[in-house]
Amino acid sequence: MPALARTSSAKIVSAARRLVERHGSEGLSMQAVAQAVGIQAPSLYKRYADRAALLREVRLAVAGSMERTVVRAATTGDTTDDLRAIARAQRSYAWRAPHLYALLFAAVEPSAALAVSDYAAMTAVILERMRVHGEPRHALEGARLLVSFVHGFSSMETAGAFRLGGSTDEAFEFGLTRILQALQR
Amino acid sequence: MPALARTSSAKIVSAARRLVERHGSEGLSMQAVAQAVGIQAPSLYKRYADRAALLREVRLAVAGSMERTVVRAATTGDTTDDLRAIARAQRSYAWRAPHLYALLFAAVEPSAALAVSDYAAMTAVILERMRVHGEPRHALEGARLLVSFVHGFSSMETAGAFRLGGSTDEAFEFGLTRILQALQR
DNA sequence: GCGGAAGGCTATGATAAATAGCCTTCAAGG
DNA sequence: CCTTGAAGGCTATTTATCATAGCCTTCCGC
Repeated sequence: MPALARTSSAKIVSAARRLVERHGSEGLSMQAVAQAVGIQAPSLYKRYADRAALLREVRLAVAGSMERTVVRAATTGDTTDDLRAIARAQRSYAWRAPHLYALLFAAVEPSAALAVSDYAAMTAVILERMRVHGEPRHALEGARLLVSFVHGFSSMETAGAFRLGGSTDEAFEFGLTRILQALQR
Repeated sequence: MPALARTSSAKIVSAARRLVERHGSEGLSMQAVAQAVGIQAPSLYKRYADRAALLREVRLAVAGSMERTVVRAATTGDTTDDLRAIARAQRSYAWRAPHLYALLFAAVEPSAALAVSDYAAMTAVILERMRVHGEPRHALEGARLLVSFVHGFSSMETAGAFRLGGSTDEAFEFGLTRILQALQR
C-alpha cells in the first residue's frame, strides 16, 4: 500500500450499503459515503469509476450476504425442508432489508446485472435439492418456478402490493406448499 | 381552463413515460419532459409537486395500460385458459417495456405504492377466474401464488437473471402449468 | 369590464456527479 | 541513501438537475 490509506474499500462499501439500506438506492450519494468514511467525495473516484460502479459493489455485497443466509438455511437434513427453509430465508431477508433486496434484480441493463458467479453457491444448492426433490430432468425449470415465486412474492410484499387482506404469511406458506407438492416426483 | 395551456397533463405524462421507457426511471428529468412538450421545466411544478409526483403519474398510467392489456387477454371463454392468457400477457408486457414494468412494484416506500384501486379490474378478473378454477376458499392465496410467480419470473427475466441456459419460454410454461394444476379443484 | 386562478416565463439557489491538477506517503531498487 | 512511481488524498471547478421565487398573461364568470 503506497500511501496513507485513510480508509478501505471494505469500509466504503459497507458505508454505502448502510446508506442504501436506510434511504434506498437514491440515497447513495458520493458525498454521504465519503463523509461516512472520513474522506472527501472526489477521492472515491480513485477506487470507483462512478456512482454506478460503487452501487454495483453494494449489489455484489448484498448478493453475497443473501447467498450466505440462504445457503446456511439449507441444512435441515431433509431435501424438501431445505427448499422450504431457503424460500423462507430469502423472504425473510427481503423483509429485513427491503431496499437492499430491491437492488438485487432491479437492473434492466444487462451491463448492471449480476453474473451467475455472483451467487453460484445459492444456485447450486437450490438446483441440487431440486434434483432430489423433483424430477431431475426438470430441476432447472422447477428451480425457476420456486425462485420466481419467492422473489415475486417478496418484492410485491415489500412494495406493499398485497392489500386485499388475508395473512401474507399464510399466502406464502400456501404457495410454497403447493409448488413443492406440484414439483414432487 | 383559465390560461393559454400550451400543453396538457396527458401529453406531459405521455412524454415522461416515453423517457422512462427508453432510459429507465433515472432518465426522467424535468428538463427533458418539459422540452418534449415544449414548455420550460419550472412550469411543470404548476402541475406536479415534484419529480416523484410526476413519476407517480407515470406509474399510474403504466398500471392502467398493463391492466387493460391483461383484462383484454382474459376473454378466451375458458377459465383456465384465461388465467394462462393473463399470465402470458403480463410477462409479454414486461418484456415489451421492461423499464416501465420495473416501475410497477419498485416502490418500497408505502407512500409511493400503487393503491388497490389503481388496478382493481385486474385484481377482480384474476380473483374471479381463480374462484372458478380452484377452491374458492383459497382464491386469494391462489391468486397471490400465480401473480407472484408471473411477476417474479418476469422481473428476474428482464433483469437478466436466468443465465444457466435452457429455454425461458419453456420454463415459464412449465411453471404456469404446474401452478394451475396445483390449484385446480 | 374586471378579478382571480391556471399556467407560463426568467432568474436564482442548492446539491450532486464528475474531472483536473496537485500533493503526500511509502515501497523498492539502484 | 536517494530517487522514482503509484496509490490515495485534497481543493477547485464544471455541469446537470431539482426546486423555489416572483412576475406576467390569458380567459372564465360575475
